[in-house]
Amino acid sequence: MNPTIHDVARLSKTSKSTVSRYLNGQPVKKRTEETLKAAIKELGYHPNVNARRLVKNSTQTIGVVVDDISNNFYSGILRGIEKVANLHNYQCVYYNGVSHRQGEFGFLNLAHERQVDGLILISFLKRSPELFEKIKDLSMPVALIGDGGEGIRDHGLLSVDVNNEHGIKEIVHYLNRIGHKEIAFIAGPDEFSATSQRITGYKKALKELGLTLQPSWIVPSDWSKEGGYKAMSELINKGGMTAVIASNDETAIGALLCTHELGFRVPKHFSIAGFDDIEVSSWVYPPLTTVKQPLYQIGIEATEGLVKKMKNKEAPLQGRRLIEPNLVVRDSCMNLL
Amino acid sequence: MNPTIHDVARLSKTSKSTVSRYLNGQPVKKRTEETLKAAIKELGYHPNVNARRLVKNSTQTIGVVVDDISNNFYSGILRGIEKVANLHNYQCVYYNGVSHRQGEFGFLNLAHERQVDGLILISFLKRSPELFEKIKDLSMPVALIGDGGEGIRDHGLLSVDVNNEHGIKEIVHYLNRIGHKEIAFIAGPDEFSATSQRITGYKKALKELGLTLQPSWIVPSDWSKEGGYKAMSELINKGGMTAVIASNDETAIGALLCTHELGFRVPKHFSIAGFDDIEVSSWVYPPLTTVKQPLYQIGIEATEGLVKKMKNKEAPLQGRRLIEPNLVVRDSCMNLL
DNA sequence: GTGAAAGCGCTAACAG
DNA sequence: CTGTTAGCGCTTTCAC
Repeated sequence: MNPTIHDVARLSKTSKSTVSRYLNGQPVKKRTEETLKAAIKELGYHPNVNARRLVKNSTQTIGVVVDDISNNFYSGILRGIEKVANLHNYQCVYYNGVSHRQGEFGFLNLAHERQVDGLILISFLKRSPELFEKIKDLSMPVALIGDGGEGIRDHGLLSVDVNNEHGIKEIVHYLNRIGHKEIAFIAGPDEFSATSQRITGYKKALKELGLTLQPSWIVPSDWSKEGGYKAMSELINKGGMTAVIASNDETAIGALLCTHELGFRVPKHFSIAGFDDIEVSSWVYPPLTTVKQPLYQIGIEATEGLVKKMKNKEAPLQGRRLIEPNLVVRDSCMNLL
Repeated sequence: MNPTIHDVARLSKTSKSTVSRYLNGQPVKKRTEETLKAAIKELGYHPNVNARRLVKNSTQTIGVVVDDISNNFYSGILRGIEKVANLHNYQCVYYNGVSHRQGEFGFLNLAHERQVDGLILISFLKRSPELFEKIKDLSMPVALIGDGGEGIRDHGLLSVDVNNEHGIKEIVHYLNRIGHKEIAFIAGPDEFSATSQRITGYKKALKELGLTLQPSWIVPSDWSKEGGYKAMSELINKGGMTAVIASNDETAIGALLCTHELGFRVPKHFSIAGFDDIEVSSWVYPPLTTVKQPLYQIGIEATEGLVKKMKNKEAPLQGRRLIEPNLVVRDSCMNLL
């Protein structure tokens, strides 16, 4: 059996409360402290966190729920989350959304069973109204990363995402600045909330620049390399554009491949840009011009908001924060001027 | 305040013990069961897991410690772990080894504080003797994935890894089968236990095939794309080989790039093979011939061993399991025959 | 089958 | 500053 606080008290000839106080950083007499320290060391004592959690009714833990924990894309977000969590002495437990037997809403048990004090839900898929219903019953702070549930009427949650619309606008403007006027767009799948936001950005930017919108130049795709390949070959068939923006890097890389295989060169015959700035984007040939997701910053902001809420039940701090992404210029777009 | 088991008992006019028994699947009268079910629903009751953990002195949780949770490479391993864990009704909590303030051994607190019932440590870096000392004091089952602590005398732990030696041997034999006799090798960094194992595989395979070992054809590198680039340019300077095996895919991709930039073609002028089979290996041109890490299987086996130990304190089940990787033939090696 | 009672290891008043 | 006491919410004997 493991030593308990009681054993420490006995060995050091004090009481449980004194030990507890010492453990929690409250003042004890210098002399007591030394005895305590010695006893703890001798016994190899470690507090039982389950007992503490029970009595304090708090866990100092943040539950981080992701669809797929090993999805490399989340990497930066998780780093941001851990950074802030650790700073405030919170522990993170990661919960693999999909893989659980309890189904889509299995993560709710983390909250119901009081394993965590707050929740960060990461998903770029459009969230269902049911989800918001369930969260409402939770009586526990929740922060959303990715889709914030637009279209669902005010849910009073903190939500953080990249400014998709603005990100695409930046590329369009950049392309225009280097002389492009015929710009096509490969869109993403409908299940992601970013898809419509990025399309909107594309359309608005064209309008801002006085370029005409060619509806057939917006081709839907699925954010996969294969999808990008297919979309690009369609676009090349249609012809007429000097640049194409893929709404994510993986698609852009597929488009790159297609272009090369059809005997064209990038950026000579077509300029291609992406969105996300995933690692391989700098590996491909030519290195991809893209928009860098502010992943780390997203993690930071969501967690700061959450922590504030957990510490201070008053602070509302709800609302949507959009973080600005940055244009990363590499070699896949040609200067036409 | 959240409803407790006591509230359920009162509402259903039974006792705490009966509620507890029902919750734990022990037999109760049909009639009681219905009342209970109704009361639980009405109150929105959920058991407090912290109380349960305290009294049972067990958490039904596996702690999974990784250097970097967002390292894509671990993806398959984690899937394997979750699969088996869920199957046996264990929950997983992931612990980000490095990022924690408590330092290298911070994960020990997971065990000491009884947050978990068992631990899976994932790391391909050579483990330190101190680590094994600390683990020994843990009185809790531990499984190792990756480095098993060779050279450290018997530690009685279960450890699972890929058969690195055999994996490289397979490539060498394959290359030889398609006519290669002059095969160079780009080695990995010393900190990884796989490095020496893969070098050994290379040397042994050459010997088995009666090929002469050219020491200058083993060039050290660092498992990065840039490192692979550099190593390949050295090798090309030396000249004479028809094939080069990079000891991981990232290095191989760097080598590919270098070869192309120097005006050579793969596999025409040089055949190049890798190890790991990371996602991008099939994206590059030409698609890379490599050895596929049996990641999922590694996760499965480690977790099965751990679960067995957690359920049955007797079962020793220690020892080292090496899982065989599979050769993946794509287009980066030329048939010389 | 069910209820009463004890106790898991800890914290938090409350006196002193 | 320190000890006493009373729980936190649950499981688990032990009677009945």
